[in-house]
Amino acid sequence: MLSLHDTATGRVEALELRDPGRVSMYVCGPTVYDVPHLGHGRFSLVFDVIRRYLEFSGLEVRYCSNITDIDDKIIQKAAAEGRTQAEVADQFEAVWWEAMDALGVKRPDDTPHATDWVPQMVELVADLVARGAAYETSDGVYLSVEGVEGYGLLGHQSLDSLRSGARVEIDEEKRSPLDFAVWKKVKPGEPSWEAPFGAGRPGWHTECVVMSLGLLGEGFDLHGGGADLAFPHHENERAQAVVLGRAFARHWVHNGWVVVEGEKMSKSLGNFTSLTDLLARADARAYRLLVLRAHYRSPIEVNGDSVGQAVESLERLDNLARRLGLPADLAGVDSAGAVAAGADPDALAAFVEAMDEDLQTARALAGIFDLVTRANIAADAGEEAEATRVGTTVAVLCGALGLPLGGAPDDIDPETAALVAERNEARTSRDFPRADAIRVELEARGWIVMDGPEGTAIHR
RNA sequence: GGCGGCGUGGCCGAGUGGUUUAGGCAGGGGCCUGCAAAGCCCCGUACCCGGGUUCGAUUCCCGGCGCCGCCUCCA
Repeated sequence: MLSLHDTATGRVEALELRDPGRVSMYVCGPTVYDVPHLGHGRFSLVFDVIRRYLEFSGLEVRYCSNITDIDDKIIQKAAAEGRTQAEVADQFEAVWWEAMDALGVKRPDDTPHATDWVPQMVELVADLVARGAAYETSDGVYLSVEGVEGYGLLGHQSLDSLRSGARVEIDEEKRSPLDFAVWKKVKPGEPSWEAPFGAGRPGWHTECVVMSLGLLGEGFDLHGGGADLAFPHHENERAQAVVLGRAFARHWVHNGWVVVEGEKMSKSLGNFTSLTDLLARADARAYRLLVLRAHYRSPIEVNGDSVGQAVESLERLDNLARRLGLPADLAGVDSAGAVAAGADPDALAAFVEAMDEDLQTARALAGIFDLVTRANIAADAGEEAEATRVGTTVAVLCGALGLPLGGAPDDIDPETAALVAERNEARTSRDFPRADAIRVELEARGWIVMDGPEGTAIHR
C-alpha cells in the first residue's frame, strides 16, 4: 500500500482508506483567470501520477478537482476587459483543459465549479454563524479562528506565533487578524448571490470544504495541492469542517515548487513560464519526465536545459519502443494484469516498492532505465523473447506513470520511400558515395536514418 | 520574529552508517557498423565548512556559512 508524507503529522504515513479498496481524493484546482503556468502543471502531474498509481495498485479512485470560477482576480480581469466574470472564467478554463489533455493528465471524475455550489456555501456560512463561530462585519462574514481546535495543524504553527507573524492588514472589524472571510459582501459592479447575511459571494476557503464534503463525503481520504496551499487555504478549509463537527481529509499531501534559478516561480516575481508555452516548444512528455525524475516534495528547476535533457532521455525510451515494436500505451494495465501482459515480476515488485515509499518516482524511473539497458542487451544478443519480456515491462511501468512511449512507425511518403529503396540498392552494390549522398538527402528532409541487417529504417 | 526545507561528480537529480554502481543528459575511450545512427562495455576518484558520536559518516548529533520557502485569497 502506498505511503505518503502527511502535512498534518509531518511523517510518511500509510494511506489508510475510509473504505477499503476505494480512494477518494480532492485536489485544489486552478482559479481560471489566466493561462496556467508550470507550477499548475507540476501539481497536476504529481496528483495525476498518484491517482494513476493508486489505480495501478488495483484501487478504485474517485478523483475530484475543482475549478474556481469566481474570485477577485477574475472579477478584476473581467472589469478591465469589459467582459463578464463568466466569460473570463470560461475562456481560461478551456485553456486549462487543453493544457491538461496535452500533458496526458487524466480528467478528474468530478470537476465542481464554485459558482454551481453557491447555495450550499450559503447554507454552510449560515450554519457557521448560527453556531457563533462566524460573525458579520460591514464587508463580509468572517470565521473566528480563536476557538478552532488544532488551528495551525497544517501550518505547523501555534495560534500565538501565527498571530505575531501575521502580515495581513489590520481590519478593525475583525476580531483577530487571522480570521478569514467565508463570505464577501457585494461591491458595485460585482457579481453576487443573495444570502441572509447580505448579497455577495463566497470566500475561497469555503468552496473547497463544501464541494469536497459534498462530492466525496465526510472523512474522504486525501486532500492535496501545491505547498503554499497548506497554509492558509487548507488550514482554513479544515477550520470550517472542525467547527461544523464534520470529519475532513484523512491525509494531506502537498507538492514542492517549480523554481527558476533557485527562486520560487510566481507571477508576482514575473519569472513564470506559461504551461502553454512549454507545451508549444517541447514534447509534453518531457515535462512529465522532469517531474517524475525528482521527488514530488523537492523543488524542481525547469528551464530550457532541463527540458532539453528530458527530451533526450525520452529518446532512449522511444528508441527501445521502436526497436522492439512496443505498444505506446499500456496505461490500462494494473499491477495484477501486468504479469499476465508479460511483465517481469521482479521488476514490477521493485517498482511497487519504490512507489509505495512516499512515491519515489526517481527511483522507479531509474529502475525503468535499467530495464531499457537489459532489453537492449537481450535484443543485441538476439534473445527476442527476453527482449520483449523486459521491453513489455518498460511499457507497462511507463504506462503506470502516464508516460506513453513514442516510436510508432511514421508515415513515409512515396518519394522518401523511393529514396530509401534506392539507398538499399546502393548499399547492396557497395556504392557507398551514393548511399551517403542519399542519407544526407534524407536527413535534410528531417529523417533519422538507421541501417540494420535487414536494410535501412528511417523515422521521424 | 515564528516555523520549515535545502546545499551531492560538467549539468539535472536520487539515495544510503561500511561491500560493486542511483538514473538521465553532456564528455572521453572501446566494441559493433562500409561510414554513421542506435545499441553495448569502460572511465572521470561527488557528497558546503568545522567539530562530535562511531571501528567507520555524504548519510546521525552540534555549531557555522550559503540558499530557499511559509506565516498575504500565489499551485
